[in-house]
Amino acid sequence: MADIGRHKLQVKPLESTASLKTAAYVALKRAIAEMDIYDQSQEVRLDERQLCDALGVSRTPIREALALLEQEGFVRSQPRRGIFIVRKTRAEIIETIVVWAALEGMAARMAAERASDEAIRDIAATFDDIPPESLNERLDEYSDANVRFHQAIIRASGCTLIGELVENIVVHMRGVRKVAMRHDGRAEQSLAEHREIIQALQNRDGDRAEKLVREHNLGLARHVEEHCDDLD
Amino acid sequence: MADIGRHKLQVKPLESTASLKTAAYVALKRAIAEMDIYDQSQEVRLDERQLCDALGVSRTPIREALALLEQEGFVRSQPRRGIFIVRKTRAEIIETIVVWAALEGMAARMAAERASDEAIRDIAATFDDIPPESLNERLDEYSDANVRFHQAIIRASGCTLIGELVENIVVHMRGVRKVAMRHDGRAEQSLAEHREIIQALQNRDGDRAEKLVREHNLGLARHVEEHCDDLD
DNA sequence: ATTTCAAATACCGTATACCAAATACTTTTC
DNA sequence: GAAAAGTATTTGGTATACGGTATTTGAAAT
Repeated sequence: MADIGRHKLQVKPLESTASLKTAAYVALKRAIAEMDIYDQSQEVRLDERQLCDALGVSRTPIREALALLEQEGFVRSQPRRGIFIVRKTRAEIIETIVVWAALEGMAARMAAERASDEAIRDIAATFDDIPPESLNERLDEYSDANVRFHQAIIRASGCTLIGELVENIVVHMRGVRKVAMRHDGRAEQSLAEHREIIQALQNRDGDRAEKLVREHNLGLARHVEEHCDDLD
Repeated sequence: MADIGRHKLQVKPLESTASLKTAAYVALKRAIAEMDIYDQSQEVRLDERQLCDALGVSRTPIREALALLEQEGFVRSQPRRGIFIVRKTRAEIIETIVVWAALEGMAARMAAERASDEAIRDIAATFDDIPPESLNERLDEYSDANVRFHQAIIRASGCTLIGELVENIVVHMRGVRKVAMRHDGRAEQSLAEHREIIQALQNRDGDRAEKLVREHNLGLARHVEEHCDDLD
């Protein structure tokens, strides 16, 4: 049946249309992640019916997607007021970073104790392309390497659950990090700390790797606490 | 209008009718939490319409509640098969405990470093009612104290986000802990470890408190890994 | 008796209609 | 003219209807 005469059956790529719900979910999440919320002056309000028109679907899948996003903390629905993109308060941001530090610290410990030498090498290689002297001219590039570095540690830990949890946190913190990295000297200090972390991982020193990663992230929390009075 | 003649306006208790969605959500979550999933031999299937009849609402709020529960990992929806209560595999349980250890360890560190003496006293007082000699006769009572102890640490940390995250984990782990605690000697060892944790908190030794709490929870993970081959 | 195919049924995803509540605007009265 | 009340519009919550697909069951043929 799959082969009649010379004609091969061309299997269509299937389009992988998971469902309108998930399609709406990823579309909205992308939109929220890409918009720098903390640059906006006032709260962003989402209109259900407007989104329906924009995405060409009915309210049901939109509402399901919004419910998911609300539980993940990206939007907040006020009964008869509307649905708003949440801007975390400074206190909430700090708590989020604390959780992040705890999870990534644990991941670093596990990576030091259990990851393959190969995985450790991958982590160390993340910054090979970035010469330290041209750091401040290539902040975007460094920022990407930064993200890859942290992802590599979590991957090396072998704990996929930590990966899932941190993924959402990173999306939340995107805007915050971007602001923080521009402040003076943070990029250099960040790079130096990364070097230490790599050292600890190569030495298979779980205690030290955990401590360094934790302090590295808590440093961001402290930075936000001191320098970001404008938030909220 | 609120006071006509002798008649005072009787303000109704308001019924706290949040919404059918959330009502269905808490009802289902309660039901899931109370049923010991790991004792059941086969998977538990949920029927949407049946739930509609049982709760007396339409499919919409039920579906919204189920969507939330699915994202929290309590149920899993298979396209045309039905909705099943998830039984985590052993690997998933261990990953969950690892995350738990990371979060609660961080909470212990923060409690040691920043909590009031009052809060520390509250933590220490959790086990005052439990005489160590009658431990095994009063396992249920001890189990409750156990939960309060861990909650108290997190409360003392002042990080509400950790509290929210751990809350869900605890619900997931309810059944697992119940099984583990019955194994020989775990209750005694657990109590001894709690004493050490209290010591560290009173000494304001964040490093040690974190380490002890982490190891305490990872001990449960190791226990599950070794002794619970029956789970999946 | 077993296997295969078709029809029917069950169920999920989606759309839509309806309702209640809240806000905004207009009208009326003082 | 201002304030209050009522009405209208907006919007989210809930119910329900519809369509498509998968699963199951029954019948027929080998």
